Amino acid sequence: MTGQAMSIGELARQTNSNVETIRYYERIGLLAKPARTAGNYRSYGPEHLRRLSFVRRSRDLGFSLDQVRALLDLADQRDRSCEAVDAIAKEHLAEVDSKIADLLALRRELNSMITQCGCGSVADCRIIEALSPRFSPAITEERGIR
Amino acid sequence: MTGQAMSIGELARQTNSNVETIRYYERIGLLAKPARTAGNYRSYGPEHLRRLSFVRRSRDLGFSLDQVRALLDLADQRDRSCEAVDAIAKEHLAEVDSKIADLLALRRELNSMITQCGCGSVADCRIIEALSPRFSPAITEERGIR
DNA sequence: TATGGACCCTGTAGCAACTACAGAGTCAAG
DNA sequence: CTTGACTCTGTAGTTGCTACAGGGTCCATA
Repeated sequence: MTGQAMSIGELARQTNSNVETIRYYERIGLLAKPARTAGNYRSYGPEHLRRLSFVRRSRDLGFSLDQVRALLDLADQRDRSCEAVDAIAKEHLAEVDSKIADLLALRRELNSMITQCGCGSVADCRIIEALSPRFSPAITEERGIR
Repeated sequence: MTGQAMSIGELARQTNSNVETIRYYERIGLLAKPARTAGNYRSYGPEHLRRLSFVRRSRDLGFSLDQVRALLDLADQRDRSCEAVDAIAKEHLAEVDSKIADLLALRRELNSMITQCGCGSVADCRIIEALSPRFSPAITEERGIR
């Protein structure tokens, strides 16, 4: 059951993460060090499960580990205003929005490259051409500094 | 046909890259080792400029270094069919499309979290709630939150 | 009791694609 | 001759893991 102590493998299964990742989170101080058994195995309780699930969910939503750290801290201060939480989420949303915009612009360029490719020889390939720098002949010849 | 020789700094300026990156590309075999001056400075010609520009443009379009390497190889085989080029570009387009889809889904989730936040106390914060795991109430209650 | 296999431990190195030094040498202007 | 901008090599850091190597532990079965 969930109330019992768990091994790291069990915790990994429950949170859909992998064992190395959990140890990594512990090493960087994102998860508290758990108790150890007589055989030096890590022993996790429900609080660890809760915390790791929070981390996983946040990661799935694309928050960086630093943002997750901040969110975890804030989640513990139950009586504070959640403005700071809101700020982190909004910051992240802005990042996501800008990535989407970048990717859409990229997609347009890629797509136009691809649709122009008649798939003849490389010499006439519109994709290679689109990637190649276009120096005017004059410049190529005469340019150069120093 | 050879313009003037350039220093690494000059090449960096012309290609809008930075000096360390150029040395890095050389180290991993993406750019050919240039000639050296008497003082052991790297000395680049127009062909390097052309090649590095191609790399930068490809990178700007989101191709991985491995993809860039493949594109460079293909670009050199002028008489081959450009099917392979097309394949790389299409593969990349598919990656971009799937990233866009992921980010849009993410955006929806983030946005719905944020719009629900009334910015009261952390205890009532919908964002924290949305990030928190939903185990059966018994557990949450029994353990409480610190 | 021995043994096999699944699990766990620590520590280190690797991935992408750079970036950031440290500590040294080079070069041209004033 | 000095100053300051530039360059050199080599190494280590970044993010967020993942993958060993070389051991130890646990437990069911023969």
